[in-house]
Amino acid sequence: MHPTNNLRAIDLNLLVVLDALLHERHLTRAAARLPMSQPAMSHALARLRLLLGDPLFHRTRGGLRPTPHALALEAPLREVLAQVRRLLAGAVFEPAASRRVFRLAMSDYGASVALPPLMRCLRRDAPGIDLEISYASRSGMIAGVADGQLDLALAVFGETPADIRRAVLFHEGFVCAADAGQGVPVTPDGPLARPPALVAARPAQPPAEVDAARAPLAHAGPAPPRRPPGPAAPRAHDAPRRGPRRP
DNA sequence: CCGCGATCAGTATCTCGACT
DNA sequence: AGTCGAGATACTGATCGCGG
Repeated sequence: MHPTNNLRAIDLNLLVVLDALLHERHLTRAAARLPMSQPAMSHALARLRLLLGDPLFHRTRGGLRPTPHALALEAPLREVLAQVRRLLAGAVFEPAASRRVFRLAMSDYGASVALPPLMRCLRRDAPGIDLEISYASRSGMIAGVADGQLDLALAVFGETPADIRRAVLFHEGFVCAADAGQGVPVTPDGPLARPPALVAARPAQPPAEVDAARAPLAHAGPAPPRRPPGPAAPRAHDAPRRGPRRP
């Protein structure tokens, strides 16, 4: 019987190794990702080659180049590992008894809004659960959630991959403040609606949400009040509505 | 020449059968 | 059921050697 027909004879950790190699395209970085030593990763790759009967990767200057066979395995392997994670996470989860550590990524603003009510809930219903909060770019958050490094990311997201579950926590409002003595009309089509006013802190980056939302106003004058998409959006527990986002 | 994967040698851990 | 020992397996640090 070929080893792939006998799961008992297979070290299923090799699938995690293969996933890391496909993700990093670099043996040393894949080893650091798991974490394990570079020789151990090299041996694991050798066992994978033997098991699958394919070289899987070719050595190049910058790391490892996957073979067509390895590339063909990438998507189904990722789905299988995601199913295993869901299986293990959902099978016996009891908040009151759980001692899990959940890894969350969010901005400091997101933390200030979401964490206080979340911590109250955890203290009341899941006192054994710990949170690891980190900050990452939005692309880093999406990548972290996709590969299992993060359990949850909280941010303002545009498009996300189809295999990532998402939910709207709350909608945010903005307040425009101006010196009343200046006589500047604070309206959507007032001076603040037109360039050169720019909210983005880093103009080289994609436009900030405020700039993106103002863009139609700057060209077409006042717009009707924004409506949230779809059904009534859930709000984060007892999170208060906030003023303007700080830069 | 340099970066990085492969290999070597020694060691630790695991598995399994034999024995009490 | 528990213990022991041999063999298999996987780990590590050090080093080799290939590819660009």
